[in-house]
Amino acid sequence: MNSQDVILGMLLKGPKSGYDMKQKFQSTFSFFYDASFGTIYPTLSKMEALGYITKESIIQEGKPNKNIYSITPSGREKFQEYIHSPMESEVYRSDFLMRLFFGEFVDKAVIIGWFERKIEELEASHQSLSTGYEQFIHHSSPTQALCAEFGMEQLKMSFAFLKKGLEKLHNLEE
Amino acid sequence: MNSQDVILGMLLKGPKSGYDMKQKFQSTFSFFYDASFGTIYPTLSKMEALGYITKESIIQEGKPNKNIYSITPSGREKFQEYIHSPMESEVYRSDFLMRLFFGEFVDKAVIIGWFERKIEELEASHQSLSTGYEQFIHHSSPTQALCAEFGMEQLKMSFAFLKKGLEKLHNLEE
DNA sequence: ATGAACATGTAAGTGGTTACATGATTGT
DNA sequence: ACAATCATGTAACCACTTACATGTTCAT
Repeated sequence: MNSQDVILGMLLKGPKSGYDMKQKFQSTFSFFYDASFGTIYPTLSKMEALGYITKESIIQEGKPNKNIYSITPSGREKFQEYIHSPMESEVYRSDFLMRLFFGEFVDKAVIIGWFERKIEELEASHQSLSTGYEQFIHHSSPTQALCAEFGMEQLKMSFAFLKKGLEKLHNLEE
Repeated sequence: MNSQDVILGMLLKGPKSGYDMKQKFQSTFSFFYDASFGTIYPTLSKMEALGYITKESIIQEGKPNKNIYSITPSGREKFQEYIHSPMESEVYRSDFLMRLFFGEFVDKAVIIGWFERKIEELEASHQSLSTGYEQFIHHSSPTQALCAEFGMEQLKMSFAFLKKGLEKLHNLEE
């Protein structure tokens, strides 16, 4: 799975611009994928050259032309190739857990600070996710709903862990 | 956080070879970090050149010399610099969730196959993790125990989700 | 006047992966 | 006979990030 595959998948539901895609990456896909403009635009050019997508430029005043991309039959084929290829394993890289692992080499107060900031972070993403969550669940495909449910459960689990962990830390050597 | 920082952290507990480190990466760190030999060995050479670590070659017969690395005061400083720098956000990239998101474009049987394989995968990693889990919890620092507990809870949550999701899929349009 | 949203793109750099090369020893 | 474990290292490649460049409109 790379950005090409994801872009192909997005375009199955209709034409989109690079800017539109970035927004999808930051909202819907945010908790299991991400891509920057520095990836999106060059990938789009490459995919057009390969014939997986076609570009339609929409002239705009005051803004750069908007490039709307559509998937071609060859692109659909490419997507089916991806989706039926062997599944890749998950990648999870956590600076928080790494620091926690090395926690014995820093002051307790520093660790508590990490927990507090993580809790704030999760509270913020919970806020932005729960807004529109119910609607999303009901207006999306069954598998997309499943995806969202996983995200929610992950969030809840992490939250519970952090709260419990913070308490344990406070209770240490008192 | 990059491989350098993690290697520095590992060496705080005592000297290690590149091969030793790879094993740590695959066991202890596996669920929140990983690095291949192609990363480890060049990184080690670079770190030696920078003065963060020192090498001691142990001559062996029939095998290549074993290079045991130790951390220097400059390396300890570098580690403290990392551990007190702003925390990086988590990276989670899931091919499984991405495919699930695009589930409407494949046969239901294919999706069920993905779930079944994921369940098998998690069962295998649960087996290998739970062996020695209790000992690890009791023989490690409080923060390392917390790390392991997080891994376990994540595993349990994922497992429950997959089981429930598989049932939901079977019950679809019957 | 300041920043966010809209909109695309490039260049330099980073941080990795995969595959290959070497080769003895031990277990099945 | 075959695979796994021990043990290190390199070369080619890849995907991606960050920072920069450009420029308007709208809201505060």
